[in-house]
Amino acid sequence: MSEDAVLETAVSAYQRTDPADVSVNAICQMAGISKPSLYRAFGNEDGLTLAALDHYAQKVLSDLFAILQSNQALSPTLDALMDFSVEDTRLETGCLFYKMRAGKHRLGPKTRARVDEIDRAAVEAFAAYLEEQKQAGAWDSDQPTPLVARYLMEQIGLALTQRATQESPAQIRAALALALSVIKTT
Amino acid sequence: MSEDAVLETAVSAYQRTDPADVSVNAICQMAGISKPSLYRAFGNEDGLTLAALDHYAQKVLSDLFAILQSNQALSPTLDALMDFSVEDTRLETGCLFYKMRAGKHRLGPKTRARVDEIDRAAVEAFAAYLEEQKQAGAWDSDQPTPLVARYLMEQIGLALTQRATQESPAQIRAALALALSVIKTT
DNA sequence: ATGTTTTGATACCCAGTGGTACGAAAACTT
DNA sequence: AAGTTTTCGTACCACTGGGTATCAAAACAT
Repeated sequence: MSEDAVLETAVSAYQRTDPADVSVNAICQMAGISKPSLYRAFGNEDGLTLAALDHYAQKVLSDLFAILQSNQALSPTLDALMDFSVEDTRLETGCLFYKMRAGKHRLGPKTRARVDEIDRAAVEAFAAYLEEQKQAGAWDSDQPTPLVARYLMEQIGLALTQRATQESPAQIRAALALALSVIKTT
Repeated sequence: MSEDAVLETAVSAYQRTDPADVSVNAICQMAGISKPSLYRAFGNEDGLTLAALDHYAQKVLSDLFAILQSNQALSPTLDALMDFSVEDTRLETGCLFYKMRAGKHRLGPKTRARVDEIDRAAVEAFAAYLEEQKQAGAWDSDQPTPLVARYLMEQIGLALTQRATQESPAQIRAALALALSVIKTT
């Protein structure tokens, strides 16, 4: 059983419910490997959740960052973010990153540190994008850029959290559109 | 040891971290009572969390409903909601209701049902208030009232969740103000 | 083919969970 | 004051959590 296959299983299970609700035992069973094998590969639970988060980040989160780095205009970018948040089938049961962040105190130290790292990187990416639009004259606001960056991140997080509760995509989209409507094109 | 004192202890503990992270054992220890006493009073853990939620609802949540039922104009009402969410010291470590709702799947059936009940009642209260303002001509919107009611509730929930992470009140307030600014007076 | 090293799985350890049996103490009744 | 009933607390149960010791089997090198 390859390490990646185990991570695939772990990510899927973590994401389906919540990382805190999936035991190491359960993952071993689902992945069809023994507990010592898992511990030899990942050290401890913290190592496993960390590896799962990294796996998830480069498989899913990277697509989110790509939207920002493609540097489109404001309005199509917000649309793309909304489409991604509301439609992407990989987020049908919520986002592993936001779930981990919500239950941060339950994570091991290494995973918790990585969550913080990703959080910082994300808000930084949003801020960088917004700053660029501001320079280009495509956006201005009386609000400080970092605040709006955080705001954007939290609103997307809210939408993804709602997806985890099986709320109707239409309603999620409508609420998110309302929230993002405060970020207006000039 | 009176039942109310135990509930006070339980609510405080549940709210300081998260209901799922406080064991019945811990509550007995904190309240200085034995486990059988607690089980005699509340039946099981579900009964305890339910009683704690009810206690909390009539002690804290009622103040939130009162803001809506006082039927002030839109702008002072939104201000009052913001003040309550961001300043009230009883919400320094977040709101028990929103925390329970976030971890709904971990609750017992009775408590979960009550969470849903409160959720329905709250969104209903928001909707009723907004509808009243609409009739009075003090608010109109191209968005359906229920959507805006949900939106309001979720934004307040977001702010309260952020308070639980010890984020700076100033930033929480700024973000919440931004979110609520889409609800404009006519 | 033999000796070595890595991989596998069974079976276990300990702490903590929700929940209870049962005997001791207190409270109330009469 | 005696007897009954209710309360209390110790000590326990079954189970699950993360984590490991041990030993067989397979992979590898020589």
